Amino acid sequence: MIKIRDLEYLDAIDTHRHFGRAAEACFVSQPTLSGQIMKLEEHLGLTLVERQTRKVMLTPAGEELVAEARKVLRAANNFEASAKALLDPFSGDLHIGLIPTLAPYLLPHIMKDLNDKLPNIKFYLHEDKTKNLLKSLDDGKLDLIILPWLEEMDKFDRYDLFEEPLVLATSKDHQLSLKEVVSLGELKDYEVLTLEDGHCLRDQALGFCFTAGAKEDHRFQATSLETLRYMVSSNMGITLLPQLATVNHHITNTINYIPFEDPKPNRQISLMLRSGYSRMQCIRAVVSSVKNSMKEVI
Amino acid sequence: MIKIRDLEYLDAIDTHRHFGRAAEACFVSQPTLSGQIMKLEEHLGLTLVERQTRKVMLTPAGEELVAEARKVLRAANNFEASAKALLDPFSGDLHIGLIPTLAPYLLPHIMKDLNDKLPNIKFYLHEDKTKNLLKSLDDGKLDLIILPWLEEMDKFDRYDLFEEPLVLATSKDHQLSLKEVVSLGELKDYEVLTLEDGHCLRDQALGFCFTAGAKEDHRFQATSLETLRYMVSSNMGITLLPQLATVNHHITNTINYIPFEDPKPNRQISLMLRSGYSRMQCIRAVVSSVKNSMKEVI
DNA sequence: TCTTGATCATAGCTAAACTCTATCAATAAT
DNA sequence: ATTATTGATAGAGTTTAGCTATGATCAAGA
Repeated sequence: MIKIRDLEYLDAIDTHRHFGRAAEACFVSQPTLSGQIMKLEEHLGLTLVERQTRKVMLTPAGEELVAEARKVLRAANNFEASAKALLDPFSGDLHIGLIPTLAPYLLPHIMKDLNDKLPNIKFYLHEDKTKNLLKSLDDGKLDLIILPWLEEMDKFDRYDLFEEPLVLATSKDHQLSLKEVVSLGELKDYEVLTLEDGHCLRDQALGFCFTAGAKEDHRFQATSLETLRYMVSSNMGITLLPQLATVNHHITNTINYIPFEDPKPNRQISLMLRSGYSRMQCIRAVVSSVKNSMKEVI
Repeated sequence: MIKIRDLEYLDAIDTHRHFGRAAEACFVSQPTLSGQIMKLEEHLGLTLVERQTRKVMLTPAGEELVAEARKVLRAANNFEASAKALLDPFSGDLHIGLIPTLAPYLLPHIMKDLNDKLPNIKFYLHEDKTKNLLKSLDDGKLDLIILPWLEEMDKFDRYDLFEEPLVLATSKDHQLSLKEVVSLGELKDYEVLTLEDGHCLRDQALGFCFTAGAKEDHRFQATSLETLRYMVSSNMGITLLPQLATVNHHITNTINYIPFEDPKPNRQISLMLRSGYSRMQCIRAVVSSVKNSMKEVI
């Protein structure tokens, strides 16, 4: 039977493409790792690693098997994590994924209480786009993700945290900037600045805009919310921003944030995890802490 | 780091609830298994096994961990199976799940060609109800399942094999028995014999009957298709049978099988597997063999 | 109550496997 | 041609899984 250690060696070889560094990463000597990899290859009857003098890489068979190997390693990590969680349900590591249009504005509100309520949990934060987060959650790199919920995520378990309204952002000089509130319908015939492709906020904002009869401003696409905000403050156009991104920011005096009338455009921020995830006690504590932190904010 | 062997021991302890027999199943001596389990418990800092003098069982922590352990073992098996498949894609074991209303009537048509085309594959056949098959497929006990496709299975990959019409089965003495073909509408106001709960054929047949205005005969529920057939032959009622179950059977002279006019009631027989399953070459060969075998039959 | 049998734990030993250090061989870079 | 890099090889040491033999415990039955 295969040994888990060998799979770690294979993983490391693929990661580092270098026997010496792979060995170092596994805290063993290079001959040890070389030997075990060779033994593994012999056991399987396959060549997994292509050794050129200055270049190491996996064969196609190796590529395929390292993917399987990582599944085993992940399952083994889950085993040990579950064991730890049984010793103390409120300890261990928690890898949290968040999208870029949420993370920097949400985290300041929730991390303090999380650290207070779960002092023995070590939180690792990963920022990425929705698609990648879902993939990472699915194959076990992440324990949970926090993002705007969409229909297609129904294969995962869902815990709603809060609803975040979108607000209209205009420069102080814009003709809409004097209004106290605005309705979606008033955006008709305006052009709206957007984020670049791949941000789910882009798709959601565009959805609301199209319904309202507004169009996308095709001249620019912003790479981040902060760029987008800067473009608005420079009077290059208007846009929809999530409300959390409008709290306590640093260019208040050149931008107006105008709330929408009902029905407000908003996004449902939810915590998603794999169904069958084992550390539910911990998750419940996270959900309750985040909800608690956010009810004062939004 | 955990060793796979230890997880096998834990699995065996849970399966056999007896150190001696578990050890035997793992082909090691009882002290070896005892020792390794103790070492595992010490490593994790948890008691996994409750040892009473005449009874061995897992603690709640053990129960939880053995579930995780089995995931690791399954991943490890997949690793080795993938490696084997790389050596020869058309060799190894293939665990196939089928439902009871299909297996005995389908297998005689497809197994010969499968064995001819894939002589180095060892086929294991598992007969169970749809719900259990899906569970087993999901957690890796089965490589593929063959069953009537239903909407809710869309999380798995699907390969359609053939459509199987349902036919009306009546005794020779029944008033419908003289017809060459029959329409669903003609079943209106008849009562139809059914299989017991849990068979998907029951739900499908009832669906067609209700649409047609027919009712369920509540006096009996058959435990198998053969019982059902026997009840029909004894003139206790009529029923819908899948067409494959009417080919070459042994009570022909007391039952009439009457095909339906279009639109025929039928079931879509499909092969389902986990998305991302690694042995696709082999699967494609299976699909092609089965389709080939069945195009002459149905 | 005593005996018996079943069952898991312990002790001590063996053999295999993993790992280490030291060194070699091959080759790319200068 | 020389040097540096890098993976493979050799040989020794240490760890550990595994075995057999035996002990300890306790339920069942006489």
